Amino acid sequence: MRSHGTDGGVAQAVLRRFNALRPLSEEDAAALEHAILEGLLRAGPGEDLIAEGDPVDSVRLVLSGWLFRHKTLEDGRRQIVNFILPGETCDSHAYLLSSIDHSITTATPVAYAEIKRARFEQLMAANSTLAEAFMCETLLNSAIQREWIVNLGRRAAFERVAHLFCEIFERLRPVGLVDGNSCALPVTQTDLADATGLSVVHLNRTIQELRACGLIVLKDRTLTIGDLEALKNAAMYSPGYLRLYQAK
Amino acid sequence: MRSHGTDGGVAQAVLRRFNALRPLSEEDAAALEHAILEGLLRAGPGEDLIAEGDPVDSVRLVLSGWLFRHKTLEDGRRQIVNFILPGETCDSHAYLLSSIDHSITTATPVAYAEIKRARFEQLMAANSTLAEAFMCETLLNSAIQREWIVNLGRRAAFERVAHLFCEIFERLRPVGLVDGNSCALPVTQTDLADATGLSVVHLNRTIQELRACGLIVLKDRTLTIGDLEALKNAAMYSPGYLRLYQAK
DNA sequence: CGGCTGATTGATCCCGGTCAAATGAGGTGG
DNA sequence: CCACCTCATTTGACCGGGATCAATCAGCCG
Repeated sequence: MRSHGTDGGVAQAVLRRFNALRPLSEEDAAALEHAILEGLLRAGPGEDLIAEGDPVDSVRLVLSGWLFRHKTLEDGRRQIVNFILPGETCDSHAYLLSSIDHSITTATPVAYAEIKRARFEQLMAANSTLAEAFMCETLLNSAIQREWIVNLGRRAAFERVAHLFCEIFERLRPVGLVDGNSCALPVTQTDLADATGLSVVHLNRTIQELRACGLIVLKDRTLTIGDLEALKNAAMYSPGYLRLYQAK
Repeated sequence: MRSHGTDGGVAQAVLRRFNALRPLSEEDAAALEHAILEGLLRAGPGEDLIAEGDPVDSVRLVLSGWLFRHKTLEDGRRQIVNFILPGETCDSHAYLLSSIDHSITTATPVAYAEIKRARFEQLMAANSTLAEAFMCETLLNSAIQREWIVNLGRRAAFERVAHLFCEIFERLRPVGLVDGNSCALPVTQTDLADATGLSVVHLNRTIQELRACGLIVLKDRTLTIGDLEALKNAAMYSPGYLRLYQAK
């Protein structure tokens, strides 16, 4: 098992992320990793892990790959409500509700760990640091959603797309998935449009505008941000909402 | 103390709401009410209970009155990110993060109870039903935020405002604040505009359109919905997201 | 009565949607 | 290896929903 090395093995992204939320002791990390290794699973791209209205009876941790939460109106209009990136959690605690209000679909091949409700509750009861970390995960997700509301409600297309890119970059950084000034962006422009509330056509034009301004390079599913500060300025990005755990 | 009657006294709205989230035993309700009565406070309209970046060290329960969560961009554009209605909670668990990512401001005079972190944690540890109910409160808030993302990203102005009114109505109902087909709507059109991502001018015109269609009456801070089903149809309202607790 | 805040109306403009088609880039089977 | 299909990206033309700017009107309060 590679996990005995220093890199955290398959659970690396999750461990890094949780460590950022709450410093984990050796035992905390071991307990988490153990639970993860019990429930390893994989999914191909474009698979629904769960759909609106389904009951929830487990918690899933994403080890690698991208997913997104989305809701669709009767007439087919779709809104992506968040991306789920490596190290992040699908619906911690969500089993407390009778069913889920949105669907979760993979954008890429995904490796994840499924922890059944009973096992999860046992883990939380036995390890309060992990319990707090999962709670922070939920709260941070909520903070991100609030920022998306601001993004959709009050930012123009150019700022909006710029903001999304800043956020993704900053969310990938702590799990070690930023390489210099580049990161993966393994989703289609249709997905980006549905995440930013724009039409595909206008999203495409906005991206070209960002390119023309020299703010980004987007090619082969890789996003390169030459000057992150400049992009953040263009986006009216205020960093607070993702750094909620850092000062504590 | 009126709370010994059947109406729940000042804590009535909170008790009703929590009972809807998780059926509370006599002891659960008594414990909650006791904690509430220890920390009764009041605020006038237009007061900030907490501002973006502030540390959080308590949980607040709204006994009466309306508040809203909001974020403001550098250049003054403001987005209301959610309303907080009687019976609801400001930031349960939020003390786990180092600071808050948004501001909370009263729209009306508000009566609320402040429970300090230590007291709150003690209450949670001693009463698992209440702990679950608070967790549900957080999850439900998150579900509402997701629906707002859909609202802002994919619904046109008319649907968007209609949807907000449906949601408010359905959120006020379980706490007993709906009277026939009317409820209070004690916020300005500027606030509604900032909640729906519209300009005040266009929000005003949209409301007039809703009036012209006979879908709503809005007068003297009172919203009357003649035909809720019709309004929901106009809004493409899908009820799932607020009913997450009912089937369980 | 004057000042203030909130609701309403009018006129004009433009951001971003829609429709339609072209171009590219894999992927697959013959 | 090429014809063909599919899916993603890109471009062009046009239109309309909603923003913006600027008044006006209506309560309310001191």
